[in-house]
Amino acid sequence: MSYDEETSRVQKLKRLKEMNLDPYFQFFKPNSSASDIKDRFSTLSPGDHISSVDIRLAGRVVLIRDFGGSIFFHIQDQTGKIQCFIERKLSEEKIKFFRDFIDTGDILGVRGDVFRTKKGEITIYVRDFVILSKCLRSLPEKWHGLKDVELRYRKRYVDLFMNQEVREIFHKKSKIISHIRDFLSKKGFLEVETPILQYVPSGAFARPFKTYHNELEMSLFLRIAPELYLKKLVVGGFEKVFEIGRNFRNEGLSAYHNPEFTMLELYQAYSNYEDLMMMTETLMYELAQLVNGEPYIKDPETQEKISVDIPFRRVSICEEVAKLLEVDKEDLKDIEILKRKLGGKIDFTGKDWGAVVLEVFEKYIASGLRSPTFVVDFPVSTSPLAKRKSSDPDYVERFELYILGIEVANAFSELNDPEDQRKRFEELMRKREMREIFEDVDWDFIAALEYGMPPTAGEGIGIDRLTMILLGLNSIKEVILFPTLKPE
RNA sequence: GGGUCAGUAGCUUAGUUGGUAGAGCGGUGGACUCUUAAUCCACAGGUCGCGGGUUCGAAUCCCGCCUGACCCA
Repeated sequence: MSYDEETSRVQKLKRLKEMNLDPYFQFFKPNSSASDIKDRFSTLSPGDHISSVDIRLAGRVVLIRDFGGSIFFHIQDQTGKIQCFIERKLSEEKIKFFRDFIDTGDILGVRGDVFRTKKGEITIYVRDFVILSKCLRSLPEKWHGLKDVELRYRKRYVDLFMNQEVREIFHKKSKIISHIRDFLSKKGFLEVETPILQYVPSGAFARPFKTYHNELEMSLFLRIAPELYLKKLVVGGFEKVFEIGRNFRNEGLSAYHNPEFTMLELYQAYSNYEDLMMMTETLMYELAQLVNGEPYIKDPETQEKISVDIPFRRVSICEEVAKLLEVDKEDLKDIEILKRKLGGKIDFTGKDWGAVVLEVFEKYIASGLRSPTFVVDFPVSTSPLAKRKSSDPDYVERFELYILGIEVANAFSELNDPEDQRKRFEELMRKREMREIFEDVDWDFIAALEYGMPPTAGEGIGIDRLTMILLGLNSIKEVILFPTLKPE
């Protein structure tokens, strides 16, 4: 900001205070909004003036056009912008006061009535106004707005009041979350909250954030997933539970990764992953309909429209990988064959065949799955909390949903055999890397399973990614109000 | 972690053989009573991301760093 503009605005504030009109001590109760007024007076003809109403509207001044004897200005509130008009004919004093003290960016309360201009715009005829907050900084350009991506994220509040389409993104994100809540409550799900501070991180493979509790003199971890706690609730008798909350993963940032992100996790007893696939399809279809008005989403890379019509395609991860490597599906279990086929393309250290198959899938196949696709049949070693397939115990009943090449959901029939679960935990703890990251596992979860968990299916859906995909945006930062950035 | 690109006034930006940094919006002062990115006149506003180097001279060339975007791992 130029020094001149700053001092000019600060001077105005100082003079207001001297006149006993300190904006920070003014109060004003609006009785209307920009969109209300436009709706209510939509039938006015150009030139018509309704003076029998007492409109009170408050918001930010976003544009001023000064004609000397009259001034047009625009006020923006939560519902949009509306034009206001003040003229000398009404009061020489008021128009002078406006000219002397009002800048774009100020928060104003206006009182008056309504007319439609000769050119046809519904306008508030301002009879009085009060300054409710002074804007001491100069605003971005009125035409181009705030475009600089970094500035938009760092000064999100400016981004929000300058860019309507950004406000819309967050309105839609809120609608998406509300719809999910509705959708699940109607099905009898109970919304719950489980610990974010956990003794041991669990429920996913990810590096955790570690913190410390002073009184208890112990380390705690910010959760990487709520999974085990939610399943303990199923043991407790809540047959359908879900949680929408923040997870924290201490890993790299990318267009699809923010260190903290919002996750929906749901668990449904007496169900399996097939049931969840059907439920997920329906939910996705409804959400696209809700935010886009049609069962389509837009691919931000190609601008192509992509249908979310039911049913979604299903592919088997092992069949896809076997096809890619030109081997028989059974050969995938032979790490020597994998090594021969993949020579050099993948680092095999510390990996079993399952981990390799998963990596091949993620590296070479996943990004090509643009239309909604359920990927099924994960190797058991990659899914330590999932139930084995009865037809082939080397695989589990699990799916991931890919849309636009991005993983949106991950679900499985939950492993409820405490003995198998214990073995898989022990297997994990044998891996040095796992011990280093997780330190231990939640053995109480085994105890819970020993009390008996009904057959249950569970799913996690990344709400930020989901929003990004539904709205055709190319970065998760666009759907997180304050994305993680390094300080300037 | 590696690579590519970007950072110039409050904002949006121009700036190539290296030669005093230019505009629009916004601001200040003035004119103007129906504008729609209002218009017209005048003026002010710059550590060219930061730090080094090369050079008579650097926004521009070189090195390092910071921040961001994209790609790769």
